[in-house]
Amino acid sequence: MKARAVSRKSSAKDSRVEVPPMATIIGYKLRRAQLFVFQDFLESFSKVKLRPAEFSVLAIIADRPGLKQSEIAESLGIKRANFVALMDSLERRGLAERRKAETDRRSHSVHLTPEGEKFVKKMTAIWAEHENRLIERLGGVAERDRLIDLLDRLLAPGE
Amino acid sequence: MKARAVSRKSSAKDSRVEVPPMATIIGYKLRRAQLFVFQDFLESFSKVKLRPAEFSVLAIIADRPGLKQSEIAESLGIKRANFVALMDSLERRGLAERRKAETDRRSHSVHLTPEGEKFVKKMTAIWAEHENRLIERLGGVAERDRLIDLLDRLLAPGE
DNA sequence: TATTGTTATACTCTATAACTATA
DNA sequence: TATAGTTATAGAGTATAACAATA
Repeated sequence: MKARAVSRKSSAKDSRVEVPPMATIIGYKLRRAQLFVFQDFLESFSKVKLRPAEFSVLAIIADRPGLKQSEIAESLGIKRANFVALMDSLERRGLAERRKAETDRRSHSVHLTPEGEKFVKKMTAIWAEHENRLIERLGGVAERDRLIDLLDRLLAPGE
Repeated sequence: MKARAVSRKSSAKDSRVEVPPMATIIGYKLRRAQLFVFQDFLESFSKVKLRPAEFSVLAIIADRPGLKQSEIAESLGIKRANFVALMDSLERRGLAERRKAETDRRSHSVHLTPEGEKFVKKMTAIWAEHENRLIERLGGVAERDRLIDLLDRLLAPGE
């Protein structure tokens, strides 16, 4: 693709320096949208005191119990050093637990506690309300799918 | 709209707790995409040592010279207290300057220096390369426009 | 020798309260 | 009394280096 995707037409109105309008800058709009969505998430989950990172960890554990700490951290793009405090917090709240892996006793496999399973059900219900609110703003599930598809194009080839 | 946008069909494969797949969660995908884009931005601008927030401030000043500090901060979603260090840095580098406003001497109107104008031209060229790289990933300008439109729907009604 | 989890640490971003100078 | 800019500070989030236990 050789065509100039970003044009620099002059408005010919004054002597100002030509700059891209913030409203059309991908990174800027992405950041603003992400902050908005996280804000809605935080308000939705304030009653159960759950942050986005904690939500994602619980969701992974629920879906694939037994994964090692470092596997969960890497799949979420979290440094394993920073994962420790996150995991400590979930364990202190009695939602998840570390178990020494039998095959490789250096590593910890991570599981939900029974209380954690109950919590995940409640959490999933709260999330559904939050997500449906976003889907409504987008104009429906089809638009949500289009958005996810476009974001995946940015992220591809690697997750 | 009353239809359930987020379904909870069971996979009927095992006894795991039902959770949303991370790959389809709007907030999660938004965050990953934003981090990726900022990463590309930081690499593109590493040679001129410019961060996304600094870029956005310079772009605003270039487009609308004379705005007050607090007006710029608010339009970018930055707290005015946090804007001070940002502005200090641009001023120390000789790219922008504060001028005591004549009408209201509490406020500072912000302008580019001559060197700042030269810098903005260079910065805009680097940005265009970066942005074109993203547009190519998305599949063209039309896809970029669709993405911006969807992100605006999330952000609407307020910016 | 390499890897997993861990600690310690530093740097950026963000949020709040309180000060100053002007209005 | 209220507002613009400022300072100080505290909390997240994130990045790196180094250590102990285990492989």
